[in-house]
Amino acid sequence: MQDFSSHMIRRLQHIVSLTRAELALLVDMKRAPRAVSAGDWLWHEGDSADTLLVLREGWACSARYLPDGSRQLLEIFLPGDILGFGELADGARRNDVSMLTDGEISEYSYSHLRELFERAPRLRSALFVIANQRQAMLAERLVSIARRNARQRLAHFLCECHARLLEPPHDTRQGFLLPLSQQDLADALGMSPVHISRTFSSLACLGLVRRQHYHILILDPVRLERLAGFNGTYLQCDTQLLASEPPTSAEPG
Amino acid sequence: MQDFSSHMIRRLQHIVSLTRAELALLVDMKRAPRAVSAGDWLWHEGDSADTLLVLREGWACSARYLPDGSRQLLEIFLPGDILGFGELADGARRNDVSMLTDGEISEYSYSHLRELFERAPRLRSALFVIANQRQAMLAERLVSIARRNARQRLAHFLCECHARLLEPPHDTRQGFLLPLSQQDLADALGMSPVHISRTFSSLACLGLVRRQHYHILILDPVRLERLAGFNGTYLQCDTQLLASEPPTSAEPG
DNA sequence: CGTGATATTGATTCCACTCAATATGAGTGG
DNA sequence: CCACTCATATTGAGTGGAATCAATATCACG
Repeated sequence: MQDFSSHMIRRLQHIVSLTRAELALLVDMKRAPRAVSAGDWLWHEGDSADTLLVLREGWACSARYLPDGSRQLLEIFLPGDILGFGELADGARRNDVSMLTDGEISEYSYSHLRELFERAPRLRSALFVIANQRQAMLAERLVSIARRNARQRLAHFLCECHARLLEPPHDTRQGFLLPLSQQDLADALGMSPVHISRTFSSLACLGLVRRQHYHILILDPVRLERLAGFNGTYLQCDTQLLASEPPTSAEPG
Repeated sequence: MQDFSSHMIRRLQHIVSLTRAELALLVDMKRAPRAVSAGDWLWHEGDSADTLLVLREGWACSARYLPDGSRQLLEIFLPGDILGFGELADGARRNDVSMLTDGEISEYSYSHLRELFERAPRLRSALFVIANQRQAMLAERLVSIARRNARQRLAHFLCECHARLLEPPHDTRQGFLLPLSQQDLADALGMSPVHISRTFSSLACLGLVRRQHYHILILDPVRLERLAGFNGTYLQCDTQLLASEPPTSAEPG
């Protein structure tokens, strides 16, 4: 167990507080992890989809490429994230997904997953919750790009990454590694790379953030969040209902 | 049946080709429709959620409000759309939702819905498919706002609305009613209202679109789509896998 | 016919983009 | 260990697309 995608287990645990039996089922599904390198494609738009994928280590991202050659990063995936279950119903990958860093992944076939749902319906609910969290993150980035200026936008993104990286109870680290080049950040935030550079300087001048290479240090979380208009509730999954239900319940996820 | 949310039934039908038995279950769930007026709130962020809602007639939208008073429209809902099932798991509404026009809605309690899923699992799958379609639309708007200029952005939005309004087989109408003020459009597309006006003129000059008040006429669909970089595949739900499965299958949605 | 919301048009401003030049750093091979 | 190269980042100068401000114009409605 310790060795098996501990990130993911911890995440699911946090959502539905799995029973021993359910955890055992998950462990049964253990697959040989595969090592991947920065820049590797996990899949392309239109590829046929019959597996779910767990990102054990490393960062990944989904992206859309436009006719003019530019690209837009849609989702950023962190260690422990589960990828490619949205395609469960229609069987075709919807976006290109590639690794931002070296990493390690495990794959699970949809057919195994369906079996698993039969025996542990609350896992299905957990996936549904995760899907909604993703939708919320996407919506929040939409708001950021549509309505916030460059400084707020970058600040908001940093707040989000920071919040996602912290392990829920009592984790107050203010520094973290953000393995995105300024080009990547530009593609994620709908800005130009040079303006990312200037905006970082500007945040540094305000004494909010320090950065060297890929290392970020949040100097003043409170002021940064206020500047960004960041409210992290969309990242939490309040699963009051879900947790209080009997294991036999049937949510649509 | 004819009288009961025919829009919605047609939509679900298209996704999972319901059996007579499943249709019968849906009809059992029929609820008294409620009339609503333009501007009415369907719910607010944080409201407790225990019902799913079907928009029988009229348009609605979800929105985020920012501290500076501006707002961002997130999703546009059309007649037949199903609202508020993402909150099934955590029990709290995630966004404000209000009516753009007068309309008519029906509500269904989550508990009834769960029963229904027990008896007709493919309905659960259908909801999952719809949720993914929504995610795809949101992603597409993100791309639009982040990467396309004002003209492409508006053009893309018009293409999307047009495509969503057409009934799948052999519907080639080129005119439709778009009941959004220029302020609404601005809030949806991340622009200012005056620039919406100018951009409409610009599209008209190019001979792509004609418009009076809320009436849109697509003069040259092909050139408009090319200008916008519009590719409507994200609106379709290819349900090859889903349709070919036995009714007892168990997708996570 | 007057009133208020909505839309158009013009003038001006500004934020972020582009282009271009330089700097920094990591990796490679001599 | 140094010189070279390539990718990435910084900084400056100039441009431009869309925002803002402001002044009509149009329309729906009582």
